[in-house]
Amino acid sequence: MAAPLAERLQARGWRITPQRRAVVTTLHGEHVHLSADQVLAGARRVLPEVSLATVYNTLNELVSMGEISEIRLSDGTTRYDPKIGPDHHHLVCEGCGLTFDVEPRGVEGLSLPRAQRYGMTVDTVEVVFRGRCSNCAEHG
Amino acid sequence: MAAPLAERLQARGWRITPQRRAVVTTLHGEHVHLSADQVLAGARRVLPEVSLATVYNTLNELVSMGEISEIRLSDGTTRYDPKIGPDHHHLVCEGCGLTFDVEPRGVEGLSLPRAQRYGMTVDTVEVVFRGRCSNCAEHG
DNA sequence: GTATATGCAAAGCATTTGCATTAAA
DNA sequence: TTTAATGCAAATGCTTTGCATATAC
Repeated sequence: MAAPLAERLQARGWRITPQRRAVVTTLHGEHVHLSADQVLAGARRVLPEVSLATVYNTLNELVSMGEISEIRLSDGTTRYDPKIGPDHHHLVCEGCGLTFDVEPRGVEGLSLPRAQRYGMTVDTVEVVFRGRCSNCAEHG
Repeated sequence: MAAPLAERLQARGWRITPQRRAVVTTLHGEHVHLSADQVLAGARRVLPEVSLATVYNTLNELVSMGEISEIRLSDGTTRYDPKIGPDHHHLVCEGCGLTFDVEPRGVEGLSLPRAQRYGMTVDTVEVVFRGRCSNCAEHG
């Protein structure tokens, strides 16, 4: 965690550019769940000429390198979530998509018996709590 | 569960049409997770002139009536899942989207402490296991 | 110098919508 | 008869891609 992400990826053969650095900087921090547009906006604060295509390319690369994860909301859009700290799960507002990282009680107790694996390998478990934030609960 | 879905919904004021009946028939059964296109195909087996727009309209209505649920796959597409039997969760193949209903061990033990609710109401918990089916594990 | 990333604009897809037509009640 | 559902085709919105240019190494 000491070395910045960009540099760690450079060591893996990633060519580091101002655009990529801007994207990575924007994603920095915990409890950050940004849409591609929000990443674009953040990156442009640092580097006004970044393009949306580059943002998408970079996000997809980070995902396939396993450095960030995607969350698909029920409205069909995607949020990008840096993998920082311990494994975490999500609490999502059905109204506006606001998303929090959570560490629910009892996740350790979750398992999928072999009889229910249908011959599949199981790589990840994801728990999503859905509800409404205080703002959406009042209006709408 | 005795009365067919279409008739139950009729009692709720739903106007029942051949198209809606075709959609509902297609969705019938357990462990069914169909894409909108697959629902269209199934519905057309019974009623060749159903349109995709009507299929989407109907699926959305069923979702807001709480009769089926949506699963968003990581490729951005949606599967529709009739709510039959006990609450269930999902096992999804990251390769091809194949989806199974599962009842994991330990779900009852899951909870989200108030300190982690950020003032939100919590309505549902969803557990998704992700991995690869035997077919996708071999090829690709 | 060479391979790779960028940016633009165009293409792709899944999904939604407007509106005239048709049909359920 | 009235109100709601259908179907088409056009529109939408997110995301991806092709290709010429620019740039990290």
